[in-house]
Amino acid sequence: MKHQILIFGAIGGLLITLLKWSEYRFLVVEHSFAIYGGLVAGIFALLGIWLGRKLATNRSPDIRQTPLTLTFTPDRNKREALNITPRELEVLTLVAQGLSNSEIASRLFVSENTIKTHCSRAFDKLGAKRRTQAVQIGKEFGLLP
Amino acid sequence: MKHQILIFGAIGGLLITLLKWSEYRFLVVEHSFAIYGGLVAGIFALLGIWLGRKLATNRSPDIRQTPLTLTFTPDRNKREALNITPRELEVLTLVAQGLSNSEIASRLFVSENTIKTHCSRAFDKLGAKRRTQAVQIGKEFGLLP
DNA sequence: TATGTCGTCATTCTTTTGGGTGATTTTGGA
DNA sequence: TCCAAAATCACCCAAAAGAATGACGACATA
Repeated sequence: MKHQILIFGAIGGLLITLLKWSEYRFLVVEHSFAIYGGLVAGIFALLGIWLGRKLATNRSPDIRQTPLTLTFTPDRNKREALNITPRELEVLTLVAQGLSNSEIASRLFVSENTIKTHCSRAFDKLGAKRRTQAVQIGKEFGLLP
Repeated sequence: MKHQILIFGAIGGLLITLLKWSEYRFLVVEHSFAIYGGLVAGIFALLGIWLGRKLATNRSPDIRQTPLTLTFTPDRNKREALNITPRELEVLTLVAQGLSNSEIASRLFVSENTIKTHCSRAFDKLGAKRRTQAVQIGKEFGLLP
C-alpha cells in the first residue's frame, strides 16, 4: 500500500513535469489550457479511482468474504494480530467441525497431547474458556468459516 | 452508483468550465498552467479516490441477504422433523454461544442435570457425539444462527 | 380416564476437556 | 551460523461433559 502511494505520486509528478516542459516547447495555443486541464483531470481521476479501489479492497476484506464463500480464507491480519499460528488455526477449524481431540490427532498424524497444547494456546489467544466458545469467537473474528 | 458517476461528471464539468472561464477573467499568468494543472490533478485525484472507494465498497451487495439476519428464526419444520423440542433448541443455542452447562443452567434457572438431559437428547436427535458437532450440524440445518 | 409428550431432576460412571509444567526437535530468518 | 518461534510430545490433575437409567408432575388429548 505504501509503495502504491509512492508510485501514484511519482506518476503525478512526472506528468506535471512533462506538461510543464511541454509548455516551453510546442503547441501552446491559447485554448490548450482546457484541453490539457481535461486531460490531466481525466488521467488523475482514473488513477484516483484505481488507487481508491486498491485502498478500499486491501483494507477491510471484512464483510464481503464471509457469507457463502466456497473459497473461504481465514486470513490473516486477524490471525497474526492475535499471534495465532497457522497450525493452531488448523486445529481450530477441525475443532469447529465438531471433531474430538483424538480425532484431530489422528487426522493430523500427531499425538493427542499435541492437539491439546495447540488448543490450549489457541483458546488463550482467543480469550476462550471452552472449545465451543473458541469456535464462536473464531467465527466472529473471521478466522473460521 | 449511477448517480455518483453523474455527480462526479457534473463536478468535473463544472470545475473545467470554471477554470476555463477564469482564463478569460483574471490572473492568467504565464506559469499559471502548472499551478492550475496541479490543482486540477489533485482535486480529480481526490475525487477519483473517493469514487473508487465508493465503487469498491458498494459493489456486490449480492449474496449478502441470508448471513447476518438480525432477525434469525430457527424454524421450524426442520426442528419438528427432528423431534427437537423448543426447550432443547433453546439450550442448543446457548451451547452454540459457548456457554458451559452450568452457565446455561443458571441462565435458565434450572439444574445442571436438566441441561445435561436436554443436551443429551438434542445430541441424539441431531446425531452428534459432542457439543461442537451438535453446533455444527445445527447450523447446517438452519436451527442455529 | 388412560396415554403420551415435555420439562424437570437425581445418581452413577466414563470419557473428554482443559490447565500447568517441562522438554525436545524443526524451521525460518537475521 | 545462531536465535527465536513453532511444532511436537509427555505427565499429572481437575473440571466439564456425556451416557444410562429412573423418576415425577403438568398438560393436552384421544
